[in-house]
Amino acid sequence: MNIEEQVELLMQGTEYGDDELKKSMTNELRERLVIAQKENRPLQVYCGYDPTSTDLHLGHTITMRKLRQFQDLGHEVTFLIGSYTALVGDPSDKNKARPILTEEKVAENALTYTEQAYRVLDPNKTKIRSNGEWLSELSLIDLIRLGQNFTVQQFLARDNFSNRLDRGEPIYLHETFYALMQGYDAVAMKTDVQIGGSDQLFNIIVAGRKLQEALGQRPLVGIITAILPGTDGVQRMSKSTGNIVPINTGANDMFGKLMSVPDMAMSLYMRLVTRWSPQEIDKVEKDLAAGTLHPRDAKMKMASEITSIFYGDAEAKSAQENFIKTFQQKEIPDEMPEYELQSGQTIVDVILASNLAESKSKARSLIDQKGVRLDGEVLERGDAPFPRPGVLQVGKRRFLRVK
RNA sequence: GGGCGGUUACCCAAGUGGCCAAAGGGGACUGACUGUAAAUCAGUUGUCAGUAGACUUCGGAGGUUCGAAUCCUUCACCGCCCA
Repeated sequence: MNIEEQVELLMQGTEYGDDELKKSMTNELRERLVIAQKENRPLQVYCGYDPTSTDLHLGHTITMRKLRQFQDLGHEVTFLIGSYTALVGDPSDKNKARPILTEEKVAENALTYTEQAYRVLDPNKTKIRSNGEWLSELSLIDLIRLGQNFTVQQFLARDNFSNRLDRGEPIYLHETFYALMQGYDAVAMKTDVQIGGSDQLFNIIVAGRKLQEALGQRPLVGIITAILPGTDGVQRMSKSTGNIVPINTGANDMFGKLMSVPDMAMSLYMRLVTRWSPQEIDKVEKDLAAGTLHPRDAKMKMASEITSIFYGDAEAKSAQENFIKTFQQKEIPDEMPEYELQSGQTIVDVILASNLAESKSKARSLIDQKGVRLDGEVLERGDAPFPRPGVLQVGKRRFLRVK
């Protein structure tokens, strides 16, 4: 791949919120690649992760995909665990106070985190480090010196601080340290390229670069990835919004969730999650625009690609077949939970006992709404005894084999 | 430290003694239409009960009253202003 193609791939799916910034980062990336080639050395690339949760979803994998692209181009990638920064809590995405994690918990989370990350990254080419290595060595005077490179105004200019100031919400002093700590990570690792989501723009572009410059290093190139919307297609994918596609969810479920993503969001999913090149994505979008490719088929291709990243080709293929059978040909899926019918149970009882509804009232209203079928036949009365064994369907996608 | 205001169901938010299981919006769910897309239309959204019936809920505890989300006391948490 020539340098121009590399730049195009590496800048795919980035979002700086400012064209000038994007342009200058693109140029710096190009220069940096040229220098590395001349000096015959790999670029030092990293992305930091605060191991605060263990359930990763597709949103978490965006920066990992980007790291992987660098790996594939022969650069040196560090998966940095924010063991120390996790103790502070990043104010960037703060909407509620985070529990302070214990060191053991951080270590434990980090382990499951990397396990899942290795489905995207190349384990043999990934360096794992922890920022406690250098941050724990800093003294108060060191911290003060770092602080001398910044003004309060710079922090207040940042959106999430100024918004909170306007709204009268508290900004804790220690939150300003977070950016310094992260900036120092970049220095400690002599970073060429740092990757992060758009909520990390300030920490990367302002804090990291400025500190490196102040300490005599060449400022890093920031790769700021766009935000992946969740299954609702609008809001950022996050657990609290309830719109996530978890990684550990099974091939069938992942495929199904991806198919339910609105068309609007497809472009971002292709750019941020798939292994596809800019050229391949271009072609899909051109075919869509020209009407030679049905959006449903494009999405299926996308769902299949993404499922295969995490579960392999074979499982992705069977997930797709399963999907077509169940939802396009309206056949009964191959696999579903089973339930042993007890004598004397009514329809409502069965729905409740098998967790297809959370209360009798809910179960009743589902039946009233003609949302409950047995072998395709709508059941009208919830208080009637369960008629016979068969496949019970509640709503569109919940199935139960009643024996 | 002083003065003031807030805490309502998944979220936002109305409601200031009976007509309140609690307006409205969002979300979610179901049905129709579809491509498990979007948009649109109709409905459901405290629990229990074979319908109009009962029970539990409006930050926590206690009280006034025939009757409270609404009044009083107290505790907790949050915010604003002044210092």
